[in-house]
Amino acid sequence: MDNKLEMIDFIEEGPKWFLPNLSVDCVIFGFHKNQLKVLLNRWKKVEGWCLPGGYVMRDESVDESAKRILKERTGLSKIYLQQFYTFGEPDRVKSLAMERDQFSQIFEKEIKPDNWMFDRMVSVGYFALVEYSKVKPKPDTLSDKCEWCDITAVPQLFFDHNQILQRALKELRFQTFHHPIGFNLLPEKFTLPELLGLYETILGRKLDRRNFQKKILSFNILKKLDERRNIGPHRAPTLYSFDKQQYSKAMKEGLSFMF
Amino acid sequence: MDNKLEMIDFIEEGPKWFLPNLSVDCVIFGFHKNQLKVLLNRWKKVEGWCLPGGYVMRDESVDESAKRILKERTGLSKIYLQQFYTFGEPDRVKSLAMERDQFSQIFEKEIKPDNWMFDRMVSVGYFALVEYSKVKPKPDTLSDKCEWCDITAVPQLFFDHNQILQRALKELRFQTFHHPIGFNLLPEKFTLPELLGLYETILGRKLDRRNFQKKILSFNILKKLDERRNIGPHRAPTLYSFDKQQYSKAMKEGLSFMF
DNA sequence: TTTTAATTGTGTATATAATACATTATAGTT
DNA sequence: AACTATAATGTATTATATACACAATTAAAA
Repeated sequence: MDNKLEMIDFIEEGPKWFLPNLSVDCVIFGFHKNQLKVLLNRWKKVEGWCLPGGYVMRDESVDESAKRILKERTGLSKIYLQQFYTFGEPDRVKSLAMERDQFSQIFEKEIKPDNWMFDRMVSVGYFALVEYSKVKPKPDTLSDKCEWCDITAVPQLFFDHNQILQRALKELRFQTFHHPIGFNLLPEKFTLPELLGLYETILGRKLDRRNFQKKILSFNILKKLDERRNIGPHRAPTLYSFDKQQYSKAMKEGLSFMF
Repeated sequence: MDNKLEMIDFIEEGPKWFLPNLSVDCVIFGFHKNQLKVLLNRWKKVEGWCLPGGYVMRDESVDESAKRILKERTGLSKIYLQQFYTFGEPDRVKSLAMERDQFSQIFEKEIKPDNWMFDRMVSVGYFALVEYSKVKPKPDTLSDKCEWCDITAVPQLFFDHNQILQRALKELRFQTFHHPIGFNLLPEKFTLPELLGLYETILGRKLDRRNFQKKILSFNILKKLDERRNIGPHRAPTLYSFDKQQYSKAMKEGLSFMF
């Protein structure tokens, strides 16, 4: 879909390559300056925001579609990715039909009302946890922007994407209780106060700094480094990284995480 | 699909009414004689077992499809039903293609290899918890049997249905830790030893009878009745039922259940 | 009628984990 | 060297989980 010709093929013959009526939407979380972020796409012309998504190719698994979409938007592979829910209300893309004219604008070609793109879509939702600094957001061919958006300042999105986001957020919070997945949002080296901030942001409440430290260290999934981070006129916090071995062990066992 | 004519229409024109490439599979759990059960369908002629499933009608939500399938197999509505995973491997119904001849047998009509039924299927998995005694299993038009099967004696199933079942079981166990969903498997009146047996079966390990009782009662979701169950030459256990109000409150809050 | 065996119902003592809060250590500034 | 802000560690208290003991109850057997 890199040139216009391929785009026209896509419009006319999409279901030849993709499964019709099925899509994948990705909620890509990042963490920066103590704020939780989501990656959003902005469509050309109509200038509306939505979650990165796409179709499932006929020879790839739904998981692989999500990975592909994620790679296209972020440039990253091998990241924490998890299916969380499938959205199957028949009217969930009602607004898509309403935007039909605008679609024709975006594609610079008239798209007939009975085109497969305006048919009903069931969408499989995935959420991903990525290291903010490693991501170079890339818009897709239909979008002019792909940007991080603070979770507290998400605008109205197309279709049911606000609901999908809310559900992903709920899932993220829930899983944070049981698995140490939050680490995927941090860089390789981080301080305990930073980790605390992450957990407080995800869970939406304050935690006791001292008890947090005690507990997180008791899981033995952190390696204390011989480095510190200078953060101003006071004691410099120690840097930590995972013990990947212990970490994956903890993931499997799902230690009695957490608060 | 009650007569042959409609079945032929179904074969030739299925996607007119259903979404192609998408199906729903239901793992219906029951509990009887201290054993966890699943409801299985047996196909005519080929005599192989599989999970009850079906297609998604164009005007119904995926949730509604699951409800409809459940109602058709069990006669029940208003039961505990939950989507748990979507299975999207491209080869997950490979064996279906292999059974093509047998399919033609079942339908008593030749089905061409390029028929939509042999195309790739992405399936949304649901699990349901039902009261065993209330269910009158009904086979569908393709099946000659619909029966309860002990979870420890499940035969090899068609497609990836064994995997789907395993995943549902895992999900049931996990959720049992956090929500009192297990009650949906019991009749309206039950004894604490029966409830204990249910939890032990689901979790796959022994629990301390006395501590279990203390904890379960501490949640205040049970009503002690003025009745007992006679079960032999020893003390008769008291019957309990839910406090539905407290129960639904507990479900929302997801009290720090459990073991 | 008494005994017996099996199972329910309740209690308590101990171990483990969660929480609250106090104190000391340290980097940089004044 | 004193000051300030935050990191790091420790302890006392409370709550929860676990282990285990014993009395109560039922119906069948003696």
